[in-house]
Amino acid sequence: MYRTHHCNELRNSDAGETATLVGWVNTVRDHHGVIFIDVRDREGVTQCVFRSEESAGAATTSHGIRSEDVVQVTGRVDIRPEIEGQSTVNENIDTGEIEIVATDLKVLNKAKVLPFQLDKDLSNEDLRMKHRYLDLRRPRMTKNLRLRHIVTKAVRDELDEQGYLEVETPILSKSTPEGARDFLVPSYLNPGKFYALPQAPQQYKQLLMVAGVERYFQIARCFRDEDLRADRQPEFTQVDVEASFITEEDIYTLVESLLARVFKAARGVDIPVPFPRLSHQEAMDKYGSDKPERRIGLEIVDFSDVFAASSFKVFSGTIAKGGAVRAINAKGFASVTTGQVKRLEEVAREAGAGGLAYIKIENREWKSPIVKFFSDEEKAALVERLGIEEGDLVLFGCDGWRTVCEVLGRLRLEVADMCRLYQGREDELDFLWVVGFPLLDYDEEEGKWNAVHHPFTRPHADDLALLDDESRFGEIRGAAYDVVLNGSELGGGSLRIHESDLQAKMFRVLGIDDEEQAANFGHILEAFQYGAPPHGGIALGLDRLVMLACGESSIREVMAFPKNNKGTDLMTASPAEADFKQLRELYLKSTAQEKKS
RNA sequence: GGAGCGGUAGUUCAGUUGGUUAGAACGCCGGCCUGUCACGCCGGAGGUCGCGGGUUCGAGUCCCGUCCGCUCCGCCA
Repeated sequence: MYRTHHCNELRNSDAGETATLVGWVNTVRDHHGVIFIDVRDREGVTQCVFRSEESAGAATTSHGIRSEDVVQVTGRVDIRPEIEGQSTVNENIDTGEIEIVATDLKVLNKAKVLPFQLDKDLSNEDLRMKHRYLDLRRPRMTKNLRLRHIVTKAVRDELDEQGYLEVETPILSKSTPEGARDFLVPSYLNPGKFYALPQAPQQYKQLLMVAGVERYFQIARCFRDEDLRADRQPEFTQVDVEASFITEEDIYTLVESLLARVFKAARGVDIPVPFPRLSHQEAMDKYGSDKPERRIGLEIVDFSDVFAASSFKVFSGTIAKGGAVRAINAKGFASVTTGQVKRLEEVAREAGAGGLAYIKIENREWKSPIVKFFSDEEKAALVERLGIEEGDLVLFGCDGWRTVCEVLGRLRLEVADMCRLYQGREDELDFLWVVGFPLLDYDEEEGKWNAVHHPFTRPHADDLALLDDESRFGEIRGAAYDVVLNGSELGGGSLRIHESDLQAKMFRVLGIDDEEQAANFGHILEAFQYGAPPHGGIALGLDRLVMLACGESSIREVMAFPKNNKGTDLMTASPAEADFKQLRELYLKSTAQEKKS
């Protein structure tokens, strides 16, 4: 037996007992004659004291003992003494009232000097990733891994209690013709052919509904060979859920209780349910985003009616062409610097704007090159709708509806950043549903309609007839919904098509002809002919969920072994060139196959 | 594919208008210390200033290129 207790277990009531601890040397404090060694395991830290008179068999000098050595300490549990009237209790650690008076010390394994200190912040990502196994020893990382476990367990418990069955679907699966780039895996047994790693278990889970599983979930690893971001990794985990005979309302309720349970378990907070709902239209109109960050205010206000006949031709001209003029009021931000204005203009241009019109309200004066074109009525409308006061900064968007939304949507986030509007609100949790997404989206470049969500999304029941009229495709709403937390998409789902003929019709709308349908989706179209139940579901990004629960700003901080910006693992140096023998074997097998045929 | 920020001791960072021998803290090594807990005190070692080129009497500092890390845009049905 290695140990009798872990390092966060012993308390006053254990005084007098003999205990053995194992762990890593956290710190050594050698006072010549009395030595303190803090032993750390994943649960915590316990102070072990070596006194010359009692610990002769253990250690009389700290020579040869170094931080991160793996040790086993045996001794008597003592309540910490008073020394010359001074308490020696350490209130910073849970075991601070006791100590082990050591009688035996075994070094189970030595440690070299670490490449970095575990008790200091480390910004060298390269070094962290090369020695991730050491990085993970740091308390912050240990806490994050534990919190991830707690979140995952809460998810499993909740779904289990609600009758959901955890089913595994294949990792070696088939390439999805649309969507993100797939990772390909060659098959030796099938020369010249490739598996693809799944981007999501979408088709499998729908087939499980046809199989009569009724309620399925999976903590599913998904893969996409695309560029990375702070919240995007080539492999990531989704809480994948699908159920038969279920309505949108059922799914909202399920996800709300799931998230409530997760945040109760992870952070001990009660989040208010049900979540508010916003239509996609409303989200775009007010926040310029389909994943609105609402904590910062700065709502977008429409002025298209006000400026329709304005003598400022840039505004009235755009409105005449069917565009929109909208604005946000950055309260108290007239103090914006030239550099910040430049930055805001850049953000606006990146989002598609031709430029950025703004008004500074300073010294009771409206400072802006465009104000001279405004009538008194137009100014009055601005004051009234935006609540303009001394010291404010008004930013305009003027373009087609979609561009205006996107421009102002980006600007409000940038302004919030500049004004530190998040400060003191980091702990607020603003959950909401965005519902009623459009089903289809016209791709100008390719000249065809694309699925906003995916081709299996069910059109809104009232809009089914519009599928026969291409001129109205853009009006069709999907029975789709996203759950959003603090401006970040936590997950999305939809009711699905379960009728073979409707699914085939949808494929045709998306420009997938009969031949391609048969080749890539034949199994699904056939399955739907054998009694497919109505069904729907959702997928939640587990990494993002854990990230937000941990208060981290990158999902890398909540994954044990993440990839870097370039998608490589610096520790194992993967991906790597394939061994020549492996490649040769695949090549020979596939050329042999070709010769036969 | 594009843009921005960064790269100086093992680590975190400082380094002035280009100017003597590139500094601090922590860590490391040696010594002292019987109640510390970020122990303390004394001493010491440790640098291809990411790499290559250029400008200059002289480059950590300026210019060009390149590599690496991070962030964002494109991309991610």
